[in-house]
Amino acid sequence: MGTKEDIVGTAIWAEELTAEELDRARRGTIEKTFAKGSYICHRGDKLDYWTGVIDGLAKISAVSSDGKAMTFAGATSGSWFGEGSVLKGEPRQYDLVVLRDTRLAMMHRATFMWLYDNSRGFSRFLVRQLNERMGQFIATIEYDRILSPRARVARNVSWFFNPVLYPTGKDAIEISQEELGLLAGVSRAVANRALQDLEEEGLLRCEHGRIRVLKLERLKRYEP
DNA sequence: TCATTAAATTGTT
DNA sequence: AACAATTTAATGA
Repeated sequence: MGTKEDIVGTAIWAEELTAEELDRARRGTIEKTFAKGSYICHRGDKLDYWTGVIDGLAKISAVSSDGKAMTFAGATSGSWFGEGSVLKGEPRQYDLVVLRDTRLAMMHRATFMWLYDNSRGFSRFLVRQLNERMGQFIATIEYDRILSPRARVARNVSWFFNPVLYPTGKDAIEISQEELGLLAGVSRAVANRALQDLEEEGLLRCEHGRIRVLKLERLKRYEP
């Protein structure tokens, strides 16, 4: 690690912080790498870090009482999550799994709380992010009732284009069909077929290792 | 810069 | 899960 990249300084929430706050954030944030398929934490663990994806792909999921696996969200480079559990200081309610080799930035809870208490810019960001997540989750409540694999794939794709949660501003996401299948809870073959159907409908375009979105609104509301 | 090779991704069964 | 086809990335002439 020769040149240290400024992980914290380039984070979305860093824009609104003062120099002093930024410095504090840097000192309280570590970097960690997770191998493909490994767990960042299990449901019930106490993970005292606020977590951001530097590079890679993670999924936030849980297993319902009847044993059905549910994915709540995917997290790509630049997205931060876990503020709910950290704020409350309570155990995680979800499993966190990385779908490919992933580098994470992890901010200590003490640092997170300090910023929350002392930085106007930081708490403003938190409110915005929590609000956005709330909206997304409400739209997701009916997710497990959606039977059509195509709809599951469509909505999983659309989630990556929330401008607040994923501020990349791009109209394409770099993700393989296999990884998307893991997110949507379908096999790669099914994901492949679903994507072809969605492309046929003109909602997106499949490229190599990436998916370009054409009709985001329709993907968000796709029904079986 | 171009050609060759390896690795990853996709499409199909 | 296995297979072939295709694209990308990496390598070196």
